[in-house]
Amino acid sequence: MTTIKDVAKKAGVSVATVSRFLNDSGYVSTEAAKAVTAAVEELQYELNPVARSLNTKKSNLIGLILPDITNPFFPELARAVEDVALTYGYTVVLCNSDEDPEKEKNYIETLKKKYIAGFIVTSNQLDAPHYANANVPIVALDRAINEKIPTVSSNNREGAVMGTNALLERGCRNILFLRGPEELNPANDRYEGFMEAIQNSDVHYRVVTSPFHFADSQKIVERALETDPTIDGIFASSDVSAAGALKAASTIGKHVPDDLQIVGFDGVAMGEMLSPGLTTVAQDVYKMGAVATRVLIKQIENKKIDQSFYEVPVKLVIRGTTRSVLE
Amino acid sequence: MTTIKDVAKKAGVSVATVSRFLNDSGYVSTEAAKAVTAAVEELQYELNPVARSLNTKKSNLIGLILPDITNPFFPELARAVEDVALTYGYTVVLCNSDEDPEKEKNYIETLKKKYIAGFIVTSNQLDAPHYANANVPIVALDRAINEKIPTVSSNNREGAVMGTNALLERGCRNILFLRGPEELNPANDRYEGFMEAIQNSDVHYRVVTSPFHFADSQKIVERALETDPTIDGIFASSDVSAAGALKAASTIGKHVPDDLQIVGFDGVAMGEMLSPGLTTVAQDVYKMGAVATRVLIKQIENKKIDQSFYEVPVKLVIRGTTRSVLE
DNA sequence: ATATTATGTGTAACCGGTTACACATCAGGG
DNA sequence: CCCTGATGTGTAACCGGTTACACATAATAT
Repeated sequence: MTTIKDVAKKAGVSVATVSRFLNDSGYVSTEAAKAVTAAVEELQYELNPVARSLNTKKSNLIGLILPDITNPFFPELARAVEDVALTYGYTVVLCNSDEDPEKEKNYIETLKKKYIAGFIVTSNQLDAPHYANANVPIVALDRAINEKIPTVSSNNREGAVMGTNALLERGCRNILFLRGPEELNPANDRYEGFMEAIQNSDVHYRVVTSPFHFADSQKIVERALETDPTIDGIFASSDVSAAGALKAASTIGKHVPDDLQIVGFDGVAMGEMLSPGLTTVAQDVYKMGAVATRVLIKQIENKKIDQSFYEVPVKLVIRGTTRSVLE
Repeated sequence: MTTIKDVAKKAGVSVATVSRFLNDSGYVSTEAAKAVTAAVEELQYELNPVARSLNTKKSNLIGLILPDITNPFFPELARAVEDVALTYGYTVVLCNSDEDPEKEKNYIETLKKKYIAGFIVTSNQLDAPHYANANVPIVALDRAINEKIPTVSSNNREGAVMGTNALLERGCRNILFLRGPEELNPANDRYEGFMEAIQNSDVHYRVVTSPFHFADSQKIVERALETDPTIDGIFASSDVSAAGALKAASTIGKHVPDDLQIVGFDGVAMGEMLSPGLTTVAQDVYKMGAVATRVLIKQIENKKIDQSFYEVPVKLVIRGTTRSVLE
């Protein structure tokens, strides 16, 4: 392996000059620059990032902390983070936290020892001391941490308004809202959006809490549908729940979208594969990941961040679980 | 930050002794050990992995190279890799290659500079020189690389036999096999398994190549179903294709499973959410990832590897796209 | 009793970079 | 012409560990 010393020798200068040239720090004469360039080329020299890290106390690692990559929401996010990171020369470390504060803490400590450049975090524990005192750039995804930590999320409230209106415009008179877990900020924002839209109408509605879990949602919806057969619209605050609702409709024998219309939230790929295709409020998950990564890198590189809250717009995707709009 | 020197001073020994004690290399007296333990405890000393890496030329990073984490097959794999890696004290770097040899090469080179401990790779380019000459432990996933590189994969052939027999036992007389891309080993193994099983029967069949892509598969199946309305069974060599087939059936107006039975391959979570639920040959993806990681770590730690080819069994999961078995 | 070997420890070189500091040269200002 | 600041470069310390080597002592072998 060729080292900076080899380069210095070949170029006839000192290692300091080589280092200065490579890092564009301090003065280097045109002559010296040329000699170093030639030597680097000839020796195929590549800087050793570990040695550099050791004294700069910096690295180009980015930690991506999320509950579970297996959850259909996260792969696309991870993909975006990795793509953007790559363009900027950063490498992504994957951390599945299972929402466990201890695990999160561990990842943070372990990676800080490696001089990690920063973290992108999806967590509910964002006010935990290991974040507040992490002393390393952090960007929160999807769920706000605290004021000091920039956050990227979808416009959940507005999305929920759009989703609700979609059902309203299509003639639903009795809407079931499947709200997500109360400890999740996005779920709460969606709930607010739903309430805002529904209360501006004269339509009957009911709210039931349901985890973002297929089989559980299915059961909950089956029960609701049996209890109240007049339900003609379901707004689920996640696609997985919506898929559960769709399945429930099919087992109960309700025809979608004729007897019952369903709107989901998330826009995961699976929605398209269902029959009928799932109408949903799609988040631009890729964009969220990309924005978060750019914001993080800005922070890392000490550039000013213009805002501390980034909202990515959502989009209503109409597919087969809803009918055409009433005139 | 407390360093090994601080510990040495506090314990009244030299840094060499501290290092020896911490690494369990060389002789250390009970007395010295005690003193060091106490000092470590008191100073909350934690070894700096970067400094260590610099002279051992080793790290505890594992690179996970896969085509695209967004592909529903991979998140669970990644999860398994990360879980096992964590238990052994390794950290996982995520690399999306898009099957691009240049990107793969880049990841390998970039990470080798960081003294990465090893790679887990899913790729078709496994015979490329950057793998053969990587000079770093590698385990191939799902697709064989070359003889020197241990491989973990599902028993694709046998799975295909199981899937085909499932259709046969349920009375199909005209089966459409959606075979995957010819450049994929697993797809070829599944094809072989299908051929083996179908040729032992007197059932009519047809083979059509279809990418592992939802919309494309849907179109291909729609066309096939229109061309030959007597098709009463489809075996798709991926769940995504099977989902496309199911959708095609629904647009064409074929009732599943009464008019048409469908079996997929993979066992991704989405299969359960479809209506009817997808009967499929499920791979134990988590297990594949876990095995691969353990094999890799064995290699890294210079332990003997007993085999160079690990096959993880598959399982037939019967759901709603198939009928009950004929007596 | 002496030769070996095992046990135990410290010094200092080394991993491959970065950077503080000292020093030299040169141009422009007063 | 001298002073000052900008330009340019090298030496050596440093980042925080590991480890070869030298050396000392205790235990065992001969």
